[in-house]
Amino acid sequence: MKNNKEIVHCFVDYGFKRIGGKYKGRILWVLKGGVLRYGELKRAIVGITPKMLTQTLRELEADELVHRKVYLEVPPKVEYALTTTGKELIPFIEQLRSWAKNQMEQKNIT
Amino acid sequence: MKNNKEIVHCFVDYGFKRIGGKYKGRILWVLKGGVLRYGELKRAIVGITPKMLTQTLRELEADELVHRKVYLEVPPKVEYALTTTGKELIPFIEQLRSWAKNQMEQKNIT
DNA sequence: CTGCATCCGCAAGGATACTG
DNA sequence: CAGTATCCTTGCGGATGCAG
Repeated sequence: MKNNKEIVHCFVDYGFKRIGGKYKGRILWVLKGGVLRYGELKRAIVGITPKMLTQTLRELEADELVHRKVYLEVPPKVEYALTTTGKELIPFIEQLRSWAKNQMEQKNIT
Repeated sequence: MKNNKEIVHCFVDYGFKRIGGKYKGRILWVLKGGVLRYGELKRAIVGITPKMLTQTLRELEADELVHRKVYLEVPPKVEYALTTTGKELIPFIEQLRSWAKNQMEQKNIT
């Protein structure tokens, strides 16, 4: 358990801290499609390293945005899914995505 | 002009990059109330240093989310305001803020 | 398959002093 | 008032290897 020395200045600050970081948004976004296994997530989030994937998932889990379900099998199997709280964030991300889409098209970015 | 080596993996990625960073969200949020001068912003964003304020404002300006208006007077006067594009993000931040508010109240965070 | 351990570089951010 | 300039610290994130 690391020290939670986070200083939140306002609600907006708190909110951004939950979905900030390099991959949190993308992970939540792909999980919107339903339950995914670790390997599936890794393939979905292009460019992420196992370390960052695990680390980010743990943070999301600590914030209760995703749920982690472990199957005691061989080979191991772990599934990740959005929690109720996590699902509440999807509409926002969708909105941001739509905004970004427009911006990129206007600026002719591939 | 710094090198734009940003690699965007998807729309969500792009969107988060516009509003990521430590202060972008908070600055956009306080600017929602209307035009503000540099010093007013500095007082509104508790804890920010002049360096970070200027730097972040420049980035928001480059992304055309805020507009910078300079008055050639003595003493100097500079006003910052949301652009049309910037205003489009406000609903998103507003919802995120509301979500964060609920979360914090549930978890009894001061 | 699903991770954890370790080392490391770099860029984001902070502190302080100074300027037109 | 509205920034610059400079230096310094932190920790995010990358790379690689190992483990149950």
